[in-house]
Amino acid sequence: MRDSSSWHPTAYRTHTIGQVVSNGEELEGKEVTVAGYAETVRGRGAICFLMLRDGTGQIQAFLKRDNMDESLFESVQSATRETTIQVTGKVAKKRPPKVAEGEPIPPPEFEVNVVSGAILAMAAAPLPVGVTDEVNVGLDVRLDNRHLDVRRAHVNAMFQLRSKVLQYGREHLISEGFQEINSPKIIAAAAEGGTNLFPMKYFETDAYLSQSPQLYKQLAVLGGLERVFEIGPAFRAEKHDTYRHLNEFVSFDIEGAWMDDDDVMGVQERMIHHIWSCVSSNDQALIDVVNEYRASQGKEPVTVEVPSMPFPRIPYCDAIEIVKQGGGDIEWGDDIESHHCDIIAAKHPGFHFIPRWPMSMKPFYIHHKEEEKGSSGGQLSRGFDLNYGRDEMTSGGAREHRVEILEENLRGMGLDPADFTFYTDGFRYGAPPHAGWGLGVARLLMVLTGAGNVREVVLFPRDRSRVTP
RNA sequence: GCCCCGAUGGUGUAGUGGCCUAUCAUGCAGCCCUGUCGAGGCUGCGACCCGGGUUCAAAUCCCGGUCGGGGCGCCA
Repeated sequence: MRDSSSWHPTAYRTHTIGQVVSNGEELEGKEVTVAGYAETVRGRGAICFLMLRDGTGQIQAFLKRDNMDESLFESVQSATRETTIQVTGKVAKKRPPKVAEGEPIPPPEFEVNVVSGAILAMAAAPLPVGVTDEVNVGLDVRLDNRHLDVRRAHVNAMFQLRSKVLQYGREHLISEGFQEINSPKIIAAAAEGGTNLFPMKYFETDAYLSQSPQLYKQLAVLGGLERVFEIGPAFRAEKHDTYRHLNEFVSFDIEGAWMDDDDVMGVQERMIHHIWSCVSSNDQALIDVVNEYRASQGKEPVTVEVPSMPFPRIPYCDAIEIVKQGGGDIEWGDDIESHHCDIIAAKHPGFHFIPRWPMSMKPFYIHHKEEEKGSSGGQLSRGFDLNYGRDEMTSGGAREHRVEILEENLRGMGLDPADFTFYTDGFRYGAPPHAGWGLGVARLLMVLTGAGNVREVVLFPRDRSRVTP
């Protein structure tokens, strides 16, 4: 549950439930008003126990028929699960539970002895997805009812972790001098080729949803912003249907001037190291909630092991050798596919970079050095990936800053430089060498939370067959 | 786009031709008990994806459809 110790009172409550739970000793005997979802309502006679939950904790409210308005007592007693209820009453110690002989007596807990309150919104019954039920629910049904699904403790914890990951990532980049930007998501042309874009109508002209902030973050750097980052959506009209792909996803992008691929790999490993360190020291409680659920499903717990730096660098040529030695069918110039990644991951568990891909496999804006050739003689690039296990987290690289080579690359990939003047013009008046990367936020969270599907860690995922809710 | 698999109460499931008037859990409704606390006890409610076919007989077999899952491809 979230730490709400510094939250202010609101129109609907004097305290969060978390505040009452953690300051019970101080608040004992004082009147508080709390509000939350009814998790269980027990008791049909003269007394009634209401378990209330808000985003910060759970507390029992104790109701005695004689202590309040009859109609309030009746309505709370007949409230359905997940109904939102506000109650006012004095904080009191709960009667201690009966414990077996020899068992330790648990620390005192507190409850609210209700004298007044109100039903805020009645929940329909039955719930399409039980919030506290132990039955498994399929992902599709959960996503159809995400608003209820997120009330479940472990799902809630995963989204809190998501927020933390973004916060720590931001913190780290800002500490290294990066500034946050926002690039347009409505673009005029198929910016890079390679992937299918979603077309849209922009008044009277055709436009597309952006597949990546790539070219715009480069323009920001060329414009003198030096070090920039953006956390924003990217859209790809690919008909993939896997645990790791979505048609709308949040990309964590950076771009820095006077840097090359090695420099930005350093930024990335320091950032991931910072994120893991912070989660490890601040947010173990959230991981515990996830693990409690995993245990109920018979799954291994996830552990937050802070990766040591530097992360291994396995150049493309070496990676090909590792796959070959591991029995994989692959040649220099082939893409390293998921099943090849399994072979590499067996040797390098955890995060690892794969730098120096063949230039022929990289987009036109990736930099190359003419003298750097691969084991088979082909031209190498300064593009890299960051992998974890079988999954690609990041793609990045040093960017080509020589405009004549950019135009040559465009022509070489069957693209017309005339379509890219909005971009190439940025390089005509002096361009700093620069580098950057784009990281899939949901994929990183899969590693952290042990989620087996990116949809788990995306609130309202958009895939091939889902545009609602 | 390719390959494989699946669809049973609100949810998750058992069920491979007649023993199904369909199992269990959870849920929901009601009753009893109760300062309960993973509350407990009792009673009840609620389902075989759609269309066609085979058969004396179909939840079960076959065909088509729809929806979903897994793997792969595609994908900065």
